[in-house]
Amino acid sequence: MLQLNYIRENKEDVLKRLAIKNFKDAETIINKVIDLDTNRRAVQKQTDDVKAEANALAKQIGELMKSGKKEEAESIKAKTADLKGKEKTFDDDLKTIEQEIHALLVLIPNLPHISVPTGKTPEDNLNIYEHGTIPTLHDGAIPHWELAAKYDLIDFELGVKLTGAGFPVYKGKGARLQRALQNFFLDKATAMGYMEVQPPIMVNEDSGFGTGQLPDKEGQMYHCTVDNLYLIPTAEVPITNIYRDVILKESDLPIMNCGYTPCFRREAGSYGKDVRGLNRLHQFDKVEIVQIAHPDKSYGILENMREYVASLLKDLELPFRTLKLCGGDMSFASALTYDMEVYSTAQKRWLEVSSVSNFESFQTNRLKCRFKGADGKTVLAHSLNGSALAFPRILASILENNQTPEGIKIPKALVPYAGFEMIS
RNA sequence: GGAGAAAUGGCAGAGCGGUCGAAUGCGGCAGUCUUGAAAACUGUUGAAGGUAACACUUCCGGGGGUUCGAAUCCCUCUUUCUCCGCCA
Repeated sequence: MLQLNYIRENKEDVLKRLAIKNFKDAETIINKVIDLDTNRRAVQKQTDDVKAEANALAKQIGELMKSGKKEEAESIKAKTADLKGKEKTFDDDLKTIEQEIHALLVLIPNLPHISVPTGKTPEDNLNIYEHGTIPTLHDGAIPHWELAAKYDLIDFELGVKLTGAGFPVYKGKGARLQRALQNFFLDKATAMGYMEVQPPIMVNEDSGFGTGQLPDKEGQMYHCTVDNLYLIPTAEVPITNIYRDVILKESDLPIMNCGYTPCFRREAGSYGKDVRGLNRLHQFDKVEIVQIAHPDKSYGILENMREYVASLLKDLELPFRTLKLCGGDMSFASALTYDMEVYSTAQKRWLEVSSVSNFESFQTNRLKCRFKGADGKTVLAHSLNGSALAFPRILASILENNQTPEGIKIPKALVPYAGFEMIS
C-alpha cells in the first residue's frame, strides 16, 4: 500500500511510475484519492473541533458537580445534546471517507524502481546474467515426469488418488532428495546469517492482508472457511508478518530470516504444459529468505540476495539466467524483482525457480513495520524476500539435466545430504 | 469441549465514573560526578491523525453500548492463565 502523504506530495512522479507498471486508470484513481484526502482532513478538523468543545463542557460539568452547583451543571448538559448529534454525524462521515480512501489505496500497485525496464510481457524482461552451459543429453533423454516414473521417485497418480492433481507423492530416493534439498538450502541460508524460523503454515486474515495476498489475490489461496484461516502460498506471508505492528530498533536492522515450509496455491486458470509434472503444483516445498531493511540499504541488500540465490544454483551446477522483470511482468507489491530461471534441457525451456524482490515500504506500510531512526522519528522499514529455493523445478532440472544412460547423477553439493551419488 | 480468573506504556504493575495518556519500579536516552566505567543524583522517554509550528483529536486486547463525561459500568468477540475432560 502506498503512503497517502507520498501520493499527495509526489503526484506526478506516482503517475509516471504507475505507467511503467501499465496500471490502468491511474490518473482517475490518484485524483480521487487526493480529493478524498483533502476532504478527509476538512471533516477531521470539524470532528476534532466538536469533540474539543464537548470535552471542555464535560470538564466544566464535572467541576460544577463537585462544587455542588447542580443547576448550572444541568444547564450546560442541555447544550451538549446538540454537540452529540453533530459528533456522531461527523464521525460517521469520517469513517466513510476513510473506508473509501482505503478501498482505493488497496487497488494501487507499488511504484516500480526507476531502473525497471518498461514492457508488458515476459518477452520484455531484461536478461542481465547467464551462467553455466546447457548440457548435451544422450539420445533418448526424457522429461522429468518420465524419469520420475522410470526410477519410481514421484507418483503423480497416487497424489491424485489421495488429494487431486498437483499434489504429488515423493517416494524413496525422490523423497530423500526433497529432504536433502531442504537441509542443503537451510544450512546455506543459516551460514549466510539468516536466522531459521519454522512458522505456521496457516495464517489469519490480518496476515494475508499484511503481505498483500488479501484482498485481491484471495482466489489464489486455499481458504479454510470454518476457521477463516488461509493455507500459506509462501513462507513470505508468516515470516514477514512476524514484524507486523512492530517498532524495531535501528540497530536491529537488517533482520534476516529464512524458513522452510510447504506452500499451497490454487493456481486457478493454469493448464497444459505449464502444469506437467513438477512444473506447477498445488502443494510444493520452498525455503524462503526474508529481510527487513533500512530504506537506505535495501537495494544493496537486494543485490546480495540475488547473488546468494545465484550461488545456490552454481552449487547445484545448474545452468541459469537472471532476469530483471519489466514493469508489466512484476507483481503488484514489488518495486524491483529479479527472476532466476534454470534451463530444463529435456523440456527445452527456462523454468522459474526463484523470484527475489524489494517491496520497499509497500508491505511494511500495511504491516505497520517501523523502526525508530536516529532522530527519534518512526520510519517504515523496507521488506525484501526471495525463494532460496523452491524445490520442484530444481528437482526437475536436476533430474533432467543430469540424466545419463546409466542413471541420474546427483550434484556434488547435494550428495552428503542425499546419501547417494546416483539414481539408477 | 466444560467451569472459573484475567488482558493497562519496552517490561513489571497501580488506577475501578470527572482533576488519567495514565502513579510507581525496572529498562532506554541525555546530563552531573569520574582518567574511564560502575554506583549515585538530575532530567527525559508510547503511538496515530492534524498544524508552518502550536493548538486540538484518537488509542488502556478488538468491536458495540450506557453516560454531559469511561482505562473504570454493560454486551460481545478474541487471547492468556488455573481446574476438569480429550489427546500427538
